[in-house]
Amino acid sequence: MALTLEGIARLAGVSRSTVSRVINDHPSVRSEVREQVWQVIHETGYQPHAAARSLVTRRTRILGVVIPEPIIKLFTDPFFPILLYGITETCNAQHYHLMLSLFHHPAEQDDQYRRIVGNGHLDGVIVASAHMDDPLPLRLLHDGIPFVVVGRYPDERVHSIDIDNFGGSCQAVEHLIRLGHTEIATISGPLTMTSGADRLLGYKQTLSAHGLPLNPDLIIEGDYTEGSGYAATKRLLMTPATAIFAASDIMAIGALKALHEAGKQAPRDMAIIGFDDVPLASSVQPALTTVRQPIRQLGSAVAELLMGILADPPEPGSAAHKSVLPTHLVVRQSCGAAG
Amino acid sequence: MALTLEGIARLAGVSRSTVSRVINDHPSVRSEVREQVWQVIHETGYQPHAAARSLVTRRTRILGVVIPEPIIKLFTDPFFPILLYGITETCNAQHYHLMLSLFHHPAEQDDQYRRIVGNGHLDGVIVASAHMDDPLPLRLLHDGIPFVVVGRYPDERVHSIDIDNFGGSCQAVEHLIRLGHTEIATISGPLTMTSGADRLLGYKQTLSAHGLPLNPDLIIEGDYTEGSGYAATKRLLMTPATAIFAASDIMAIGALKALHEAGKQAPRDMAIIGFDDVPLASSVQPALTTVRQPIRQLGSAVAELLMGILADPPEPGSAAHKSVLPTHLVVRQSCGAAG
DNA sequence: GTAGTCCTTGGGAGCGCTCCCACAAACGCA
DNA sequence: TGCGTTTGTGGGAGCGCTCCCAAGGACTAC
Repeated sequence: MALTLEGIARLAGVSRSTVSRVINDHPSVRSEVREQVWQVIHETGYQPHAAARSLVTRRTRILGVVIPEPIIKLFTDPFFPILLYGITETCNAQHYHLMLSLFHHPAEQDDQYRRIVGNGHLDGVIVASAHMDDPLPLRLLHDGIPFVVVGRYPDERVHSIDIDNFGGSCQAVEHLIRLGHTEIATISGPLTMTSGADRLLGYKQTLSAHGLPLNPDLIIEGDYTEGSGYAATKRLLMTPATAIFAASDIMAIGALKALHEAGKQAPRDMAIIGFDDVPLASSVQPALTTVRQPIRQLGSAVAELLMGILADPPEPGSAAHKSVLPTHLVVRQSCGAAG
Repeated sequence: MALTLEGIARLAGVSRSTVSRVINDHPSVRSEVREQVWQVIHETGYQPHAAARSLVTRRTRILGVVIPEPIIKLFTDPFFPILLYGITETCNAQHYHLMLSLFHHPAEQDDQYRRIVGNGHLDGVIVASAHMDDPLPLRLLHDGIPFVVVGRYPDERVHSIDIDNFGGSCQAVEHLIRLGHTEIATISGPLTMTSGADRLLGYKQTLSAHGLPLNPDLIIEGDYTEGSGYAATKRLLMTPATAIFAASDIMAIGALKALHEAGKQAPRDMAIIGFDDVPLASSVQPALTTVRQPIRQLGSAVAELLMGILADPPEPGSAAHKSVLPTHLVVRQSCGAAG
C-alpha cells in the first residue's frame, strides 16, 4: 500500500508524469508504454491515493446523501432503504462513493452541515427531503454546492426529481369513482410534506372534476404511520364514507385493522386503496389495491442527474431540472374490483 | 471557501503553524493567541481542507459500512435501517463520517473492494454481514484494515459484536414449554447465516435440556421472508405441532396468514412466537410475542468499538473483542400467555 | 540542409495541511 | 551577571498527486 506514482514509474521505467497520464487516460502516450504501465499497475495492485488526488483536482467522487431529522422517524418505512439501493447502484456503476448523513438532532444540524459540506469532502449532495420549508436546499444554493432534491421543492433554481404523487392519487380516486363510490374519504400524509400535500390535491381535484362535493369530515390528516391510519379510520366509520384512499400503505394497513376490530371488512363494508406498494401490501388480508411508485428508479435517476451536473455543469442562468416519474395503480382485493 | 490556513494566519496576525496548533488543540499556544485565532476562525467560517489534512495524517475520519450482496434482499427488513441509525448517531457524536457501500453484484465485488479500501478513503470498516463464509473479513485482515463485524464470525482475530440469538431463542422456547407445549416446531432462518444457525441451536438445546425429543418434521428452514413463513406453516399444519417458534417476525406474520387461511387462529389453535420485535409486531392481529433485540444499540456499539480501535490500536497479538448484546422476550397475545 | 511542426516524455511547481527543527524571549539558579 | 532550561512561535520540508512548460526526436516542407 505504500506504493506511489513514483514507485510505479520506477518499476515501469518511465516518469511519474507518464504513469499519471496512463491512469487518467490521457491520449498522448505511446500504446506500448501505456500497456507496459498498466501491467505494472495490475501486478502491484496500485491504487492512487484519493486524498493526494483530490487535493489538486478538487474532486473527491463522493456524493452525500442527507436525510433530515423529521424524516428519520419514517426510516423503518421501506422507502429510504430502497431509495438508497437505487442510488448506490448507479453510483457504483460510475465509480462514485456515497456518504450517508442522517441529521439526528436539529440542534446539531448547523454544526453537522459545516462538517459535512465545508471541508471539501463532497462533490455534490442528494437531499432526501420532502419538506417544503427545509432550509437545507437554500443553504446549499448559497454555498454553491451542486445538489439535487428527491421530491418537489418550490424554488426554481433547485434541481429535483419527484414521483407523480398527484397523478397517482388521481388514478386511485378515479378508480373508486368508477366503482360507483360517491362518499370517498381520504387519510392524507403530513401536509408539510410535498408528497402529503400533492396526494391530497389529487384527491380533491379528482372529486371536483367528477362533480362530487368535498366533505371536510371525510378528509383526515395522518402522518404516514399505522397508528394514524387506525385512528382516522375509527373516526371515518362514523361518517357515510364507503371508500377510503389512504396516502400510504402503512396507514391503509392501520385502516384494515380498525375495520377488523369494528367487525367489518374490506372491500365489502369499505373499499380501501393505499399508496406506495410496499412489499407487505400484496400479502395483507385482503391484498391492498395501491399506487406503485418507482422508488429504486427514483434513486437511480437522482444519482444520475447529480453526476451529470457534476460532469457538465449547467450554465449559471439556465433552468433547473425538474422531472416527475410516473406512478400507476395496482388493483388487488381491497377495493372490490378484483377477484 | 477559498480560505486556507495561511489566510487565517494572516488575518489573526500569527503564523500558519500557530493556527494549525490551535485547530488541533496543541497545548503550547498562549491562551490570548488561542482565543484570537478561534475568533477569526469562527468569523470566517473556516474549515480545514479534508484532503490536504488526510494527505499528511493518513486519516480521513471516514468509516465504511459494507453490506454484502446476499443480505441486500433483506434490506427492506427494518434491521439495516435501524442499524445504520445507531451507527450514524455514534459517528456524528465523534465527528466521524460514514461511507455506505452496498455490494450489489458479486462480479463487481472485487473491483469495488479495491476502489473502496485501497485508496486510503477509509480509516476502518464495519462489515454488516452475518454469513459465516463471507470472504470480506479475511481480506480486510490480510490488508491490515481495521474492521469490526456485526454478528458472529468464526475467526479469533476478528472483532465482532452480536446480539444474543442463542439466548433469545432459548427464552422463547422455554416460554412455550412453560405454557405446557411439548410439540414445538420452529421455522429457522437461513442456516448459512450465523443468526439462523444460532437461533436454531437455541431451540434444539432448550428442547433437549427439558427432555423433549427433537422431531425433524417440526424443523423447517426458512429464509426470513414472509413467504417462507407462510409455506412452512402450511406444512406444519399437517403435523402434531401446537406451537411455532419463528426465527423472525416477518416469518411469524407469514405463519399467521397461513393459519388464518386454514380457518385457524393464534394462540387458540397454534401458539406463535417471533424474533426481532419489528414495529409491526405489536400491531398485527394477534399482537406477536417475540424476542426483542437491541438493534440500534448494536449499531452504536459497533461504531464505538471501531472508533476505539482506531484511537488506540490493540497490541498485535492481543485477543479480538467479541461481545454479545442481550435479547429478551416480549410477551403479547400470539403465544397464549397474555390477555 | 535548415526551419517549422507535431508527438511524446520528463521534471518543476504547487494543492493545503502537519510535523519537525530552529530560534527568540523569558525564566530559574548558581 | 552568566549560564542552561523552558515556553511559544515561525518557517522549511514533504505527504502523493496533477498540471504546465520545456525539450528531445521524428517528420515534413521548402
